[in-house]
Amino acid sequence: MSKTRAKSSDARQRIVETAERLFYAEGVRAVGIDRIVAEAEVAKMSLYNHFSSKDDLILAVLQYREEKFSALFEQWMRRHTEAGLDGLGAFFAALQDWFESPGFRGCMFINSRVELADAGHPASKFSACHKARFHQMLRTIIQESSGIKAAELTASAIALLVEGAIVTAVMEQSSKPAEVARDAALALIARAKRK
Amino acid sequence: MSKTRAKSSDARQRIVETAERLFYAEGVRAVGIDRIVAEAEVAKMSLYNHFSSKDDLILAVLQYREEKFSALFEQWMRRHTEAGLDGLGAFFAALQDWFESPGFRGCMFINSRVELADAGHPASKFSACHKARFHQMLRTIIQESSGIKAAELTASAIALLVEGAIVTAVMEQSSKPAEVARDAALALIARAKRK
DNA sequence: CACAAAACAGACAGGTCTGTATATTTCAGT
DNA sequence: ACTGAAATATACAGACCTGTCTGTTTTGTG
Repeated sequence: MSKTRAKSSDARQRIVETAERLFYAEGVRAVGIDRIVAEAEVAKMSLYNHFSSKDDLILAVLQYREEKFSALFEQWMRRHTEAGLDGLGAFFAALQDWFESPGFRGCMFINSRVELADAGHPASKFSACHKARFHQMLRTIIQESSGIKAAELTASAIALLVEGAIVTAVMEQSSKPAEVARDAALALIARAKRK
Repeated sequence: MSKTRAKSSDARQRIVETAERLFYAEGVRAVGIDRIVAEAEVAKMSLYNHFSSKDDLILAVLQYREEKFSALFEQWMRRHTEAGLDGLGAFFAALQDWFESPGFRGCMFINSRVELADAGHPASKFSACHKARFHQMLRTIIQESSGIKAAELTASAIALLVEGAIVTAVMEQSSKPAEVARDAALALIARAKRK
């Protein structure tokens, strides 16, 4: 039953990748199905065979984005770690890499959440979960990097710095917020340590 | 020549207020002209007599929003100042009031910037300017409240905390980020003072 | 009252949107 | 070579979008 797979979903993958590119660059509402179909060079029916609706595709794109982005971010971080930076230093250096990457337009999960408006939309719920996972990762880095045990409050504050840096980087079209956030984060950790 | 004014622009005001409400609640792309016209109870031609296009209306709405929101925020702050809080304390208390206000859906300027995608759109440029003005106001509060002269870097960091709190309040549907941001801001100021 | 500016009502054009229907072609495994 | 699933091309329905056009009615002012 599961034999007839073959190359299968070659089209599906092209759809997801194309949609991710267009959705990120122009927004989920601004990009229509026809455009995705044309640029992915697939038939419209292939899209609707794999996804029940555009909303369903948006969700699939965000899931794909989370995997792809996590891998990319870890790769950036690893490079800085190998260059001698500690965990948190590598994190903020990677953040700056992201801000300076071509076509940077902020966080796709925030953007989708804003565009969809509806908090109950599956993509909105997934975005909220992604943020929780992202903050968990950040907290782990802070703990390992600073040695602080009860770093929860400090980690929450640093998470705000990071989210603010992302948004401000978009508004000001600058990567400077990454440095400002890093310095403030170090100050907060130094203060937490003294206690 | 300027006599024939009368009540005039009674319709214009209704259009702007209705558009602001709908744009904020559902997004500038999600709300169509027909909807605004219907809910404002004006003729479509009245809208196009006052505004050359939807983009033009969006810009006018953001200008109106800035005035209205500034007044509302100052009012919130004043109440907390009168209750004994200092400038920065009142600011963060007002921020929390905002997060808890019915229909809160984040910062309209960020949201519009995200939805429009185009950094060159007049509304995007205006939003960037609004942020600059907002941060200037925040810096003044910090300087007066802390007595720090060269508070630029600290103010930038606190601005990131505030922007992050706004976004996170939307994502988590919670007003807690206001408190986290306030505590971190106080820590950053305390550190700046020690230097 | 008379006049002119404004707001009104509503149809319309031309485009885009999501999603469906139909019929043909490719292709892997038996 | 046969079969069946997948991908294809294309037309279509019905809704919505922005913006225009044409008149009619209201309204304030001389």
